[in-house]
Amino acid sequence: MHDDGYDHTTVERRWQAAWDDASVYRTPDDVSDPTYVLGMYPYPSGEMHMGHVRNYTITDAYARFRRMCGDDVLHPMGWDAFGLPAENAAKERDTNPRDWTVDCIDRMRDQMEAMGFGYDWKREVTTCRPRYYKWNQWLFRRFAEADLVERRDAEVNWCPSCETVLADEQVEGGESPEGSHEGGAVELCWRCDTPVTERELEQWFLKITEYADELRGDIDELAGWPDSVRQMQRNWIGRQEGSRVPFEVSAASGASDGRGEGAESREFGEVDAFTTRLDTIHGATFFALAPDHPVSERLAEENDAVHEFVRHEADPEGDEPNGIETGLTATNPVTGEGLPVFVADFVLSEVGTGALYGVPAHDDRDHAFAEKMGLDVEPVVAPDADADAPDAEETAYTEDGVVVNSGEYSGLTSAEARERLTETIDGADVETVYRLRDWGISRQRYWGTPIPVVHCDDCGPVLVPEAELPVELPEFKNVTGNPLDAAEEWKSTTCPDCGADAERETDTMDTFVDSSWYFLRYVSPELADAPFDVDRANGWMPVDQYVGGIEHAVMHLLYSRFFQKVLADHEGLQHREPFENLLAQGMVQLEGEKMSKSKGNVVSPQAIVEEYGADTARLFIMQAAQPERDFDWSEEGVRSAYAFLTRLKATVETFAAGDVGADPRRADGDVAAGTAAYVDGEIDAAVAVATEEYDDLTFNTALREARDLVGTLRAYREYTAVDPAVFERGLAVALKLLAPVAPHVCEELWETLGREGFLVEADWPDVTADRETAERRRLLVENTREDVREISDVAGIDDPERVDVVVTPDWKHEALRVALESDADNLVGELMGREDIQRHGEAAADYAKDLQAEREALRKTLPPAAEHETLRAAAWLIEREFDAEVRVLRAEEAPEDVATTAEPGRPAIDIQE
RNA sequence: GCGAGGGUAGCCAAGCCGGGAAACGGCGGCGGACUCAAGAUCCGCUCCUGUAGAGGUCCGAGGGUUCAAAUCCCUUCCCUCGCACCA
Repeated sequence: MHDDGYDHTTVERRWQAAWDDASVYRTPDDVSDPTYVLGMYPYPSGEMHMGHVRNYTITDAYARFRRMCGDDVLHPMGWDAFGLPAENAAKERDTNPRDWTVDCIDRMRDQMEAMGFGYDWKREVTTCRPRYYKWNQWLFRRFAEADLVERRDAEVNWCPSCETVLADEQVEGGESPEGSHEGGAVELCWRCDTPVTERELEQWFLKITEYADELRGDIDELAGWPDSVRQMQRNWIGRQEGSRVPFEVSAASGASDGRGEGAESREFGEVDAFTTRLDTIHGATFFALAPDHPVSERLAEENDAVHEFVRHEADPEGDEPNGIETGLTATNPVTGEGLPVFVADFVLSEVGTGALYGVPAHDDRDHAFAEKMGLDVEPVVAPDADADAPDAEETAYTEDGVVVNSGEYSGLTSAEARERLTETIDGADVETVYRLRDWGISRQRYWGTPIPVVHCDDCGPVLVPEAELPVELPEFKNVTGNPLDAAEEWKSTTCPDCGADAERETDTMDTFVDSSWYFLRYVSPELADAPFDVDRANGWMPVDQYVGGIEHAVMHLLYSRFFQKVLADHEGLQHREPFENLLAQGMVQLEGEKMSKSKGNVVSPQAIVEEYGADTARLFIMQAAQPERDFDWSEEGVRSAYAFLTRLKATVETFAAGDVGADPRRADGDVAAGTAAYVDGEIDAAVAVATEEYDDLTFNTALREARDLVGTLRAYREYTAVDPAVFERGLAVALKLLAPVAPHVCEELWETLGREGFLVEADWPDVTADRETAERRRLLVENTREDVREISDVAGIDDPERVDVVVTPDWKHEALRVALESDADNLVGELMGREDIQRHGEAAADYAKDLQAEREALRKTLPPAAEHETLRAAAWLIEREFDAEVRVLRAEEAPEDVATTAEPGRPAIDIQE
């Protein structure tokens, strides 16, 4: 416990146990459509860090808020429990990944419970348990049945010394020597520093590209997602609309430069190029192939120079466009012209078709290449119909325009030309290409879901039958390479099809497979015959509010969307998007820097909880900034939050002990009643504002409101003997507004107040106030107080005897109302035409002129009665501050010369020394 | 280069969508109350000028729209993030 604080540890333990006993976070299976609030489940490292605390405080606070609002809430938690770190830890510690992971999970669950996160632990999901990963395997089968699984060669990082595949994260070094254009980066195995090589292995893929179009298109519908994430997904999917155009490639017409080795077949047939600028095809002056294009590879086999280039010179990472002429010719399908064919490293096999035609006049990169190779530049697009073809010798003209020097197409706009050319060219067609690749899920690791496949010499790869799932992991063996490969007994099996001896697939699945559907498993975590209960999922999904780090903006969120769509198509899910609203929470930093172990600037949540308690940690984190913004951890801020909770506790306890703060001097009924009215209004205002802010997840502003309310209550009590009913209501409301964020201490104080039942299950206070009116009242009070201060300051009144606040006469309010509604040119005339105004003579004329002058800036104010009432109720604030008698007078009760300066929203003030 | 999000008083941070108050709140600093004192708590002040609520300047910079701009539009600079030899 902290000095000067409260015994947070006792309070927090006590209520955690009480809530647990009462199962307050349990979501029964029979609710129809709970509000589904979800934080991205963590990798169980064993230690919760501040990022977790922030993430899960956000979901917890929102879940608690919705629950108090009367919603059924689903707020589960689970563990992304497979993955490399466990395997490495097990190797280092000579244990096994399972025991290590289970231990970490237990530690982290304890830490979460200590934070007071309210989860339905009966729905806990742990991906490394067979009862979970069985469904990964089952889904793999279903994907295969839907023709969404493919096995093909893929390049992987390979360490020849460890004889294993390395994940990208396990490849280190990577610093390419400056100035080097060959060889690329030096990549080393993280374990043994052996240079990593690339190797082609047969890998399993999920065909996410089948859904590229829908994944891309539906981003527009994700209105509840941040733009940044949507944009990142768009970039990742990377749609390009263009045309595919076939070029005849051959070693025709003596174009060979003699480098060719032999005279074998020189026909390469049609090679498709992809372009988004078909309008520039008349300006094509070369044709280029990616180094790993099939044609390039064929050439490399027979041509030493090409071989040399492909194997050693090509540097796709470098800035320089490098290439080598092949001696081949590609025939421009429009002009019949022969173009020299290059193999060039700036052509990427994964973009388009891995082949392109170059138009130096209209593409910067082609221009650079042409310059280097001494190729022609032929401009064929002019900026507009009247312009000449641009001079593209120096720089390419890359805008659309009007096509020139293009035969029958000349004169068309770029867009028209593209359309016409696509129609006309034989074999050409519109095509949309995506950057998105199929998802390779094979991992040569132990600690993952075994891919449910058996390799049979006769039948090839065969899916393990559904009845034999799960394929469980064998005991862990601490070996070099993949432990599954070493598990001979496990590996050897029989073919499900023909019964012959066969071997199990030893690859496991990418852990992103696990996380692509875990949110569905929470719906029916125990279900034994399906991954999820479809009917219930249709009621409960989509996740209403998903919260997690921006680092998952692409992979996890994209894979999850993909799974959801596949399951919608094949398993009867109704919703095609899993996450309705997404919040990408910001980072908790220290002095502007990301907390990290290597920097040694990590603030441990456990230490904070110990010193200040979970409530303080949660309150500080939530009030520091909007949830999506980064913010700095601040010891000062933590102390301030702690001091606030301590004050709150003292305030409630004093009141509950029967001390209502009697001050005989001010206990007279009138002041007390007015003050109570003020406090009453502030309570309702706080509810109105905070509710709206909680709804918007802007906890920081909601909490400000709650803190202000507590401040008001304390000032009230300090000033006078409080109206117990009003004061208690204020405390109860403050506790409710704070309960989602600081649940333990609020629950404790709820009990101190003698309330029945749990605060966690209490009803959220009704919104009775109109926020706009409440804010207008606050403005009036604040402005009036400021005016009093300013007058006494400027006039040098140190110790005022009496302050008169004179409320504006009704007729001025009426005049303002008329002015706001009037569209007459002569406002003065209109106002003075009204008898009830005009009879106030000169004062009326003056005010009318003022209104006319400021006409455009006039704003609605509180009605006269409300103004008077508000000021009377707030009079105590002035009295308290200036220690002077305060009278709130109606205009007719005050001297004429004072009252006349009053205006709606701005009472006259007279200070007597 | 393309895209997204930011730049608000000493610091952090509201306000910007739906234009109208030198611009909420917190921290730090200053003054005061309470106290023997410190801490805690409470009341103010914290852009400049001003002996009755005023005037001036101000929200990265520069333009514009408007009776009126931190807020809308354009240009520009800086920061953060994502994508990028993408055909």
